[in-house]
Parts: sequence; structure tokens; C-alpha cells
Amino acid sequence: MALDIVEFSKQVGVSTATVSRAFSGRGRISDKTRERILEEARRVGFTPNVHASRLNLKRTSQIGLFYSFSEEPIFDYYNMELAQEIAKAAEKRGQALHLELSRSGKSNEDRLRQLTHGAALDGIIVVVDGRASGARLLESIRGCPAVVVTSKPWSPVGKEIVVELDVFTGMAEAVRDLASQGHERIGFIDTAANGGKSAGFSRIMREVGLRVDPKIIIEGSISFADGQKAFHQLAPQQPSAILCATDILAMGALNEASGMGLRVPQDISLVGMDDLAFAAYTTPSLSTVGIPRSQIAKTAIDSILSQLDDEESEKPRASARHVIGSYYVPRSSIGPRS
Amino acid sequence: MALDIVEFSKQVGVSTATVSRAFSGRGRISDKTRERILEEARRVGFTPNVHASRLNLKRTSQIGLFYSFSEEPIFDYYNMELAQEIAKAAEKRGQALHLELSRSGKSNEDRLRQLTHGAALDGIIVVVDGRASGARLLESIRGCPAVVVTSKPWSPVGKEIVVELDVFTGMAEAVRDLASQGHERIGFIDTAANGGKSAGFSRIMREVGLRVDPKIIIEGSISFADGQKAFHQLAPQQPSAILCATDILAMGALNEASGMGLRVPQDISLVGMDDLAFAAYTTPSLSTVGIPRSQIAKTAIDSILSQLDDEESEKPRASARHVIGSYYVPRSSIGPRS
DNA sequence: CTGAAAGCGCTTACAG
DNA sequence: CTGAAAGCGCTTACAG
Repeated sequence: MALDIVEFSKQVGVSTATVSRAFSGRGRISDKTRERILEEARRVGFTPNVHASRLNLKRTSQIGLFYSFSEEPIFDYYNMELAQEIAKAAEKRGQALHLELSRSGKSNEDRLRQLTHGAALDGIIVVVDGRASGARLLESIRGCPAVVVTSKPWSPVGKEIVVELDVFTGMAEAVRDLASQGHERIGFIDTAANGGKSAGFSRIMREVGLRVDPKIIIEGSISFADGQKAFHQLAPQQPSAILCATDILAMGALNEASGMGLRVPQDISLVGMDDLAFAAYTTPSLSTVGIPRSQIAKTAIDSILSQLDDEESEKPRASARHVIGSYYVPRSSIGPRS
Repeated sequence: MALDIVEFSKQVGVSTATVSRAFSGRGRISDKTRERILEEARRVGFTPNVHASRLNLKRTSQIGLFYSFSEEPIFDYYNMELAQEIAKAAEKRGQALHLELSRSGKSNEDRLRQLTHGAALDGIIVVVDGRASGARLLESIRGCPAVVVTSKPWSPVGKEIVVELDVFTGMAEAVRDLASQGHERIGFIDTAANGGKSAGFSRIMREVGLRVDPKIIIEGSISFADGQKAFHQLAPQQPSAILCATDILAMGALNEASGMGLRVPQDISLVGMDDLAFAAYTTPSLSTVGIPRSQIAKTAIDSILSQLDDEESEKPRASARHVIGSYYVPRSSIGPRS
């Protein structure tokens, strides 16, 4: 770690400029000297200091990912699976993803500001739970290229780029599938995260021509245990099928069904949402609704990078809105109404 | 972002040194001026550039976490839950965790070197799958404070700090519990990750006085689907209980059992390992063996930080080895032998 | 293609 | 307690 570019360039017998060019790939340099320098660097173990480099370049090749909701952001399997996709997409574009795992700082604004402060990041992907809070977060990091990911409808606040996730197209497919199998009395276990989806559920039910019974809609659930509890409450109301706003909730519900001696899907059908990896392997395997994560990831990363390009070429900024729809995956947790 | 410390300090009417002291908390400064500076910084939106700062301090307050095995490092629920714990522990000590989510670079050595290169990190936690590969990885980042996390026995290569995870204490508890419920013919579905655990399983079986039948030991499994497949192969051999080297495998096995019309635990008992969050909510809920993740995390972070301290005070380095044992969590996936 | 030198935006030892 | 100035280790416009 003692070796710096000045010392190293002396050893090789070139200037620091030449060493810098050898590593960066920028500027003109002969193949021969570049190779000699890189070879020698490997031999003596020299690597340019990234902080000095970033101080000059004003680029870090690091993109942040920030989840603004959920008590235990990193605990959430969905967030993790999405983060993984985003990391892949970032990597394809030569960027590293910096996943914010901390919960320090009292408010989301503080945490986010801390993450982006001092030019630590080239850009940031902020997953928000609604327009109001999202707008506040954006405000706190103005100047840093950002894209907002939200599952609620969004109308522009300023010139932000938004990736809007529409779970309702897939959810409608699920409801129609259930209806086609004779289900009419369909319950809903809603998540507390992200503002909930029960309004959309009710709309879909009406569109499909089914009655909405508020008594079989439970809101504010998050954890596996919440899913169990909600199912326990719902079951006596005798819905013939239940949609759950997340796969986590559905897994809790599956577990509770078995605990109550109810067979899935013979006695009751169950559908989750998120299409997490484990959903295909619950007992029975869980029908679910997914939003293509790789597409969310690609859209978000591409947006950040094009903002950076535009900034450089001083193009005027325009707001943009990308809507990503969802799909339905039927599995053995649903069956005809008994 | 245009505002730098020179410009900002002029606006406040103090020197850059004073501004620096206000932000860092280091050096003497009167409460009054500090507050005035911080207040003004908030007002005009000034934050010191982190790269310039790190270039000076030679500290980044970032600790890396690197998983050297697993094809899909970030896909793995266990890795994620561990990462979360480590992030918490890091935060308590004022450090941020940088989780390596990328897979670029052909070899692990390259990826790791890229992560730690150029003083980007204060230290790194490397989760390895054996001593040989671990030693090679350490070699590639010599100079960077590191701690090795491994679930295989480790003898010192140099002066490295090792956190050794011993899953076998908890596994022995599980086997004894099964034995006490009349099980004798116990199968094992081993993981490909981390070099496998079947040798330890066999040893425990012998210690408990049970016969080891190689025909009911399956190695090299990773995914949920592998767990299904392995269970499918094992079932005809009629073990009365099966241990799985991970909860992922056990969940696949549970699913397959149900697919084959076998009841758990009436027809066959099943035990997983890792104590993942979902294990309590499978159907039936999964008995498992865990290693206290918060303890792994705390030990690893503390080790890195004390290496940094020792470096500063030029204390001689000594190797160290921390062994963390495991616990057994019985749940409804096991029962008396039928 | 290569080098000398100014500059990136902080931090801190030193002097007051 | 505060400031002037050297220094952290790179990068690149400029000159050759």
C-alpha cells in the first residue's frame, strides 16, 4: 500500500501521466508501453488509488440502491432478489451497485442524503412507497441523478424519471383464472408496505363482476406471522380463495391453513405476489403474480446512465415514466372451487 | 454540487480548516462556530466531497463482504440474511458494509482484488469454502485487513484472523433428538457449497451409535430443485429421517415429499440447516440447525476494526481463530419414527 | 506517443 | 480556538 503512482512511475521509468493512461485506457499510449506498465504493476502490486482517481474524474462508477419502506429493508426477500437483478444490470454497464443496508439516521431523508452526500455515487435508484414521500426524498438529493421506482401511480413532481410497476395486470389475470374455476368469494390479505394494493384488488373484482366483501379484506400485514394471523382471521368467513399481496404473506397463510387442517387447494385456493424464488417450492407450490425484475433493473440502470450522458452533453432534462406490467404464474395452490 | 470547501468557507467567513473541523469532529473548534458552519451548510446544501476526504484520511469507513462460493452469490437467502446481520454490526461501529454483488472478473481472485484495490475499503470479510482456496484469496489481497469466515476447520496459513463456524454441534443435537425418537436409518442431503458436510454427518452418526449407509447420502445439491431431486432418489431407500445441509434443500425435499404423497413427519422426518427466516413457516414448519449470525457478524467486524487499530498503533499482528458453535431448533417437521 | 505541471477538494501539522 | 499552506495520489490540457 506504500507504493504510489509517483514512486511506481519512477521504477518503470515513465511519467505519472503515462502510468495513468495505461490504467485508464484513456489518452494515447503505445501498446508496448501500456503492456510494460501493466505487467510491472502486477509484479510489484501497484494499483492506482481510487479516491484520488474519483476526485479527479468526478465519477465513481457506483450506483446506489435505496429502499425507502419496510422496517427491515434488507430482511425482505423481495428487495434482495430485486437488488440482485439490479446489480446484474449495473454490471453489464460497467457500474457497481451499492446496496444501502444501513438504517442509521433517523429519517429516510437523512439516510438517503448520507448515502449520496459528497459525490459518493454517480446516481441512485430510490424505491418509494408513494408519490408524496417519494417527492420529499427526491427533494433531499436534488443534484444527484436518480430514478424512482414505485408501485403506485405517479404524476411528475419535477423532471424525475419514474419506473412504475403495475402489479394489477397480473393480478387481474389471477382473479379471472379463479373466477373461471368457479370462485366468487375471494379474500385479500394486503401488505402494509408500499401503501397497499387492496384498492386495486377491489377494482379488479368489480371489473370481473365479482362482489367485494370488505370483511374478507385484511390490511396492514407484513411478515410470515402476519400472513398466518390474517389467514386465521379470514378462514371462518369462508372465502373459497385468497389473494395475498406478497409471497411472504401467502407462505404464512399456507402454513396456517395446514395448521387449521384446511387443504390447499381442495378446501381453499391461495395466490401470492412477487414471484420469489421460493414460491415454486412451497407445499403446495404457490401461484403468484410477478413483475419482470430484470426489466425493472435494466430500465432503472439505463435511465441513470442516460441522465449522466445528458448531463455531460448538457442536454436539457426531461421527465420520463416507464410502466412495467406484471404476469401471472398458476401453480398447485389453486384449484376449482369445491 | 458546484460548491466546494473553499467557496463555502468564504461564504461563512472562516478558513477551510475550520470548516473541515466542523464536519469531522476532530481538532479543536468552538461550539459556536461549529454550529454556525453546520447550520449554514444545511442552508446552502454543502457537503464535503468524500473522495477528497478519503484521499487524506486513508480511511473509508467501508468494509467489504465477499462470498467466494455459490454460483449465484446474491441469490442465496443464507448469504443475504448473514449480510444483513453484518451490516447491522458494522453500523453499530460506524462502518458501512459494502456487499459485493458483482460477478465480473473471471476468477474469485480477480473479483476480490478489484473490490479491495486502490484502498477502496478499510477491510474485508471473505467467506471461503476451504483452506486452500481461502489461502489463495488472502494472498491476492495481502495488505488489506481481512477476516476469513469458513465452515471448515482452518489452520493458520499466515497471520490471518479466522471465524470458524461449527455447524456440527447443533447437527449432533439434531441427530440425538432423532435417535431419541427411535430413528436409526437417517439419510443426508449434502450441499455442494462450502465443500459439503457429509463427513461431519457420518462422524456424528457413529458417535451417536448409528449406522451410516452411504446409499442414503446424496452430495452436490444446491437449489430447491436439487433438494426435490435428492429427496426423490432417497425416499425409495426408506430412511425414516433425512437431514439436509441447508434449509433451501430441506424446503425442496418437503415439497417433493408432498408431491410423492408422503406425510412429514408421520412418514418421514426432515431437518434443515441455516435457520433462515422462512424455515419457521414452511408446511410443516422446518426443524433446523443454526449458527448465531449476529455473533458471526460481531466477531468479524470487531476483528477488522481491531486490526485497523493495531495497524495504527503499530502493534505486531497475531493470527487468531474464533470458533462459533451452532444450535438446534426442533419444529413440526420431525416426529417419532413410525 | 510522452512528460511537466496545474488542479481535483479535502485534512492537519504548525504557528499564532 | 483559528488560519495559511503543504500534502493526499491521481488526471489531463498543453506543449513537444
